[in-house]
Amino acid sequence: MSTPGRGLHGRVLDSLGPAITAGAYPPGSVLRTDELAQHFEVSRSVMREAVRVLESMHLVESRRRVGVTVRPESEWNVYDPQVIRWRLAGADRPRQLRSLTVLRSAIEPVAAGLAARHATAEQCAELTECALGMVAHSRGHQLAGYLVHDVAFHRVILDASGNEMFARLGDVVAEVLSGRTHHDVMFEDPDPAAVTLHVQLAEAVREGDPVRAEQLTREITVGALQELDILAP
Amino acid sequence: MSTPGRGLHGRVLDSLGPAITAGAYPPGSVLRTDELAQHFEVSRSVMREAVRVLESMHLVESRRRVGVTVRPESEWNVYDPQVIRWRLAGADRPRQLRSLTVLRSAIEPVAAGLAARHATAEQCAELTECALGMVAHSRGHQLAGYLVHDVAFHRVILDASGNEMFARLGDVVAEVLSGRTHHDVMFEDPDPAAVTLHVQLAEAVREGDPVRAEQLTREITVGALQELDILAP
DNA sequence: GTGACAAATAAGTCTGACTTTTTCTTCTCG
DNA sequence: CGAGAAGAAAAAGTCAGACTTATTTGTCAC
Repeated sequence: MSTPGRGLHGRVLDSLGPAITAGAYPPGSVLRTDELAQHFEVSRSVMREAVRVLESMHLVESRRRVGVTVRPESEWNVYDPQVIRWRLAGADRPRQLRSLTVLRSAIEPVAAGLAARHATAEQCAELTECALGMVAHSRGHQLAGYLVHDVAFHRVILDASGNEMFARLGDVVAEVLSGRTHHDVMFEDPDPAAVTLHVQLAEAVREGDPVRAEQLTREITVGALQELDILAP
Repeated sequence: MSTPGRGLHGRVLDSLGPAITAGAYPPGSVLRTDELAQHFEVSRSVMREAVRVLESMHLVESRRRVGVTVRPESEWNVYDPQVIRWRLAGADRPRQLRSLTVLRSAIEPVAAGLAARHATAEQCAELTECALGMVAHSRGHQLAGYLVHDVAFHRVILDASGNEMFARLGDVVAEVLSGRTHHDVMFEDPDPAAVTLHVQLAEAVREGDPVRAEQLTREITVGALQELDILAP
């Protein structure tokens, strides 16, 4: 799914990135490039490349005579897929999953509305196929197969919205859905109501009914929020 | 606002990044690190660091024996603030502004609803102050002053939502709002109706009325969409 | 205390040599 | 003539060392 350890600098990142995002170095901590290079047993050039990447993610800031200082969490590029992965792999994974699910609940209904307007015939067909796949795997502990179709379904919706910002959230949604299946909630078969909603959503998009598509997606995302106990009292 | 040219590699990025995002090198184009280094008159080490950053943004991919190949637009990290700036500075700025405004229209209503639940007293005060500032600068060609308060207003809403993914979109919103003021639409005083909506929204948040806050924000964002002729027929 | 000057420090830069991976070419053998 | 193996070539990757530069800190005179 991701791209682990492309080259030496990549391996350094795979180690240092998660450490920083996990809070191993509190904000304001100062690292020295040379020490890091020694610690990871790589040359300074490799270490510098890694630091540059962390810097471009706003995880650290490199200043002369000072060193490489860790930035506060509030400045991180939390939309960077790599940062998202690192954080999801860390200790406060549940908090990440909540943030991202709230994000989904804002984006997906609007995306579905747009999809109902702009989806091509081919995309409608894919959508129906995914929904059927979900139905087919909705009973009898076929969670893996269900997940595949669920992820594909939401990807198609986001793509069909015609908005590239929405489309690029496909990976995030995939991460959230698969995270939910593998680690957290969902030990048994998926909620039949959710399955039905997906089938109906495919219908609404196919029929070009934006209002219904948006409403159905809201119901789907409300379900996702409830699973994580994110709820209005 | 941004961080221009931090070091030599930064200056290379400021030149190469916009070129790539502007489509100067079509997807699949192959660049050579050495040639780039020569062209920009920097050492290979500096050039390599720049390439690493572009790689982390998924703008290019570096492979042995092949070179640095430009990735298709669909793979770029379009949420990276730097990439957003580069693209907004380019030729298809209008298209970017539309994408981002649609994104706003999805995010901000939900954020406002959450803000109505979670805003602190201090945030409520800030919000009211911003709204008053908008009113004060709403007539007599005081667009600059209006913009400052408008941006601050939306930042507070996003922050007060308590969701970090929303909060981190503050810069994007600022970019969109200031772009609209400086370059595109808005040559005269802002729409009085929009000003009123902001005042009412501050009220709704202060009174802890999520439904009204969300609805008012939808009306605000509908206005923003209409300005850019993004409309459902 | 304030301002200027000097020293220390760590990032930044450059260069050159070497390694490794991947691709292309070519040669051989069935 | 085609397939597969051996070899060559190309470009990124890695490393080590010397040097530069900006920034901070400390010191000294005023």
